[in-house]
Amino acid sequence: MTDRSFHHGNLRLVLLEAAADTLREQGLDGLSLRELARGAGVSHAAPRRHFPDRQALLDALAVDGFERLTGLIVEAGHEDGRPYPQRFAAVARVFVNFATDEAALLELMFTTKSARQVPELDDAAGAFFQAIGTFYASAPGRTGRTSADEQRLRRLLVATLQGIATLAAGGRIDAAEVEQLIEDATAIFA
Amino acid sequence: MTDRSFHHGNLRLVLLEAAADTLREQGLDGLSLRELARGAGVSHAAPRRHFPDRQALLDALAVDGFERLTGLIVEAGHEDGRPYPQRFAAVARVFVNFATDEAALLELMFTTKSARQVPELDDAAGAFFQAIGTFYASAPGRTGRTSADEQRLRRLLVATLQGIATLAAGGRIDAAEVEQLIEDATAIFA
DNA sequence: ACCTGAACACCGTTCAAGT
DNA sequence: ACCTGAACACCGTTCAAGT
Repeated sequence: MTDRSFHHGNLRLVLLEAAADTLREQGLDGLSLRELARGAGVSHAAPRRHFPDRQALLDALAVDGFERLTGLIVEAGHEDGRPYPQRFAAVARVFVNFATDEAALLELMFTTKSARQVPELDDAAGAFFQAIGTFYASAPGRTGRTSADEQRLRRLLVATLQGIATLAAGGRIDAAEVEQLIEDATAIFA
Repeated sequence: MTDRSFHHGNLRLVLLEAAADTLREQGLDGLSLRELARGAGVSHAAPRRHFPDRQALLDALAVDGFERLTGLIVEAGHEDGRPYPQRFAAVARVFVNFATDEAALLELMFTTKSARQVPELDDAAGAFFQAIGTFYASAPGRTGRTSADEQRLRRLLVATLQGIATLAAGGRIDAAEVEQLIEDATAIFA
C-alpha cells in the first residue's frame, strides 16, 4: 500500500503506464528504459525482469493500444437506437481522435519494426480488425452475411480509416478536413 | 575523382544515399550518424556541417522520399493511351510498392515527429498531394474542373491509398489482399 | 569553408552478486 | 523471484583546434 507497492509484482504495470504517458507527451524518442526505471524508483536493470529489451516494452504498449482502441470502437458502434450512418461516423471519429491523441502509439501499432514475430500483437491487431468487421456487419440489411465481397469492403474500410487517421495524426490535414473525410467515408461505406 | 571526392562538397549526398540504403535494409533503429560517418571515411563530427542534428538528416530523407514517390506517381499516371481505370490502378500499385519497399522511409514521410516546422518537407508533401490531385483531375469528364466536392474526394483518395500502403507495409495484409484492395479502390474512385 | 579529435552526458544490455 | 551496481560498447552533440 506504500509508494513502493510495485516491489511486490506490479512494476510491469507501473512501467507500462509511465511509458504510455511519456509516449503521449514526448514521443518515441523521449522514451528511455533508464528514465522509466528512475521514475519508478528502481534500478536501471530492474525492468529487464518484465521486458527483456526495449522493443518488448514497445510491443506491450502496442498491444495495450489495440485493446484500448478496440474497446472504444465497440463502444461507439454499439449505441443502440441511433441510425447506422451516425454510428459509423462515431466509430470513425473515435479512430481519428485516438490517432491524434496517441500519434506515437498509433505508429507502434501499425508499423511492424524489423522481422519480429509477436503473437500477442498479432492477436490484438486481429481482434481490432474483427471488431471493425463485426460493426460493419451490423448495418441494416447486411446483418449475418459475410460474403467475400463484404470481407473485401471491410478491409477497404479499415484501410480508409487508417489513412484518414494517419493524415490527421501527421498534421497534414486540419480538423475541418478530417470531419469532411469522415462524412465522405460515411457516404461511401454506410 | 578519387574515393575521397566527397571532400569537395558532396559529403551531403554520400551521407544521404548511404542513409537511404541503411534505412531500407536495417530500419530506423539501424541508422546512426557515427556509422554513416565511418562508412564515408570521415570523422563523426563531419556530418554536422551538412545536417545540424540527426533529425535534420531524417527530414532530408523524407523530402527525398516524397520527391521520388511524386515522380513515380506522375510517371504511372501519365501512360497515355491506356484507359483511366488502368492508370488509376497503376498509380495505386506504385504507391503500395513504394510503401512495401521503403517501409521505414514511408514512416518518416507521413508521421511528423514532435512539433518541428520543416518548410522543405511541407513543400515536398504538398507537391505529392498536388500530383495525386492532378492525376485525379485527368479522368475523362473531370478534366479542368476543381469543385469543392472533387477536392474532398481527392483527399479521401489520398487517405485510402495511404491506408492501403500502411497496412501492406506493416505486413497486416498479404499481397493478394493488397491487389483486391487496389481493385476495389479503383472501382470506387475511377 | 570544412573537417578533426577529445570530451560530455546520455543510452541499451549484460552479468555477477545480493536478499 | 526480484532487484542492485558495476561494466561494456555504443550513441548524439558540443567545441576548440587545425588546414
